[in-house]
Amino acid sequence: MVTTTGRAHVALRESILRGDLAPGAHLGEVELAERLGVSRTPVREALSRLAAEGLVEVLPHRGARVSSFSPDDLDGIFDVRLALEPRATARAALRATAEDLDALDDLARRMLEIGAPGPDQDLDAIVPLNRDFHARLLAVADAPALSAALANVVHTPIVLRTFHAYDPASLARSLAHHGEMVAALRAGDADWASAVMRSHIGNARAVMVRNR
Amino acid sequence: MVTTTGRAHVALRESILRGDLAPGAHLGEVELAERLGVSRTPVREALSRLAAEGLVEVLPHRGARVSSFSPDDLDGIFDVRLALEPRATARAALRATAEDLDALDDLARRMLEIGAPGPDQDLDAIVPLNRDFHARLLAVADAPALSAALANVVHTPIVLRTFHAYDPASLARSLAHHGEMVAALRAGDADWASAVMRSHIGNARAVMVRNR
DNA sequence: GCACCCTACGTTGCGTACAACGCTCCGGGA
DNA sequence: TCCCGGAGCGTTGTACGCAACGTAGGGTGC
Repeated sequence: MVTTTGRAHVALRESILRGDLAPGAHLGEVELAERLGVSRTPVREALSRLAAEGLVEVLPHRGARVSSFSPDDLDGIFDVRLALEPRATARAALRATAEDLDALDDLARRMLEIGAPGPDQDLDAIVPLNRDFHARLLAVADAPALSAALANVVHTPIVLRTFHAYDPASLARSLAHHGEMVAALRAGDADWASAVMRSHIGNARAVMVRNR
Repeated sequence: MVTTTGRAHVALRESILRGDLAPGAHLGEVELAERLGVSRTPVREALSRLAAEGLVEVLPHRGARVSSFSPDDLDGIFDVRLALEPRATARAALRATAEDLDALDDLARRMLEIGAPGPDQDLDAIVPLNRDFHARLLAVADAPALSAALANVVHTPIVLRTFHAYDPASLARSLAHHGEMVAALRAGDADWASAVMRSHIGNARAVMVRNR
């Protein structure tokens, strides 16, 4: 049986990631409990976990609210990504199995399809695919400490809702990077792979910074 | 007023850091609650937070236990430190105030004193000083995301109880590094500072790996 | 003799009630 | 008119009780 706390946790996280709960919004325990149909106890536990992930901040006796990030915060997050993700990608290049490569290839291809300019473009649908891609890459790297360090900082939400912010050229670059990364992994070239990841993050940072 | 949960949190963390609660030890909620003189509720909250920090692991319906780390885990942790701490040190070199430098200098000097071979050597007393030194360095770097990423992974505990594992030469090097780091910061030389930090971590890694 | 099931116990998960804290609004004084 | 103090309200923090899950032990059937 999956615990009620666990369900509350993922439900709240999804709400935040989706943007239903805006940054800075106050999170009343009773309100959330009623909305989820549970008591306050699992809600408190879930908020606790989300606080650990950095998605919400709790102030003693004053409740919780969705975290918001200043431009400086964002810049710092990109610094951490830049320090860790290329390293993970390099490791992944040495460890990826054929199955891993196919899965990543599939994700990259689908993102390219639905991200292409035209009537079928669906920027929102890219979000989960992109998340899966980076998550899978981390899993392949098989570096738990590194994944943990990233997970607690690189709150996908911020990155996630910004595909709308990409101009066409940046978006095309970003989607192309995924494909190139798979190629580098397939070649087992750690240097190439990590360089592509650095480009990928640099491109994203430019988009984020420009928009603030 | 500081909350009961907060006190339970720090009390348990200290117990783990001090080694009173050995890695792998099962943590019963009622037992902890009785020992701390509180109810199970704040204990559960505290365990939740400790789990987020990576100090304990909770298994649904099966309770919590103190995390233990395999040699591979340790290696991964050093990888993360190597990716992040030199970067933080470089930033610190550009931002340290005279006050910061004096504080760090003082810490480095005291560690050197009590770490010197002889009757006054006190390896246990180095631990908190070392923790303060690295914490202060992170604070000076003023990179919240970077600090958060490290905090959630580099559970000082592991590093902390290992000064006894240092052979004399490695210990001397480690203590000298602190002083050299201060010198590099004072010179405002980011490259130098980060290089010393890389050496510092490499030295520590060698000690840890050799002892396993 | 071995494997499986079933029962009983101890634990954790959740709900609810009460206590304590913080905020807001109102009133009094300077 | 502005500032300070206090009471009321809504919130969060903690305790406790019950229910559900996991585990270990003994018993039964093959």
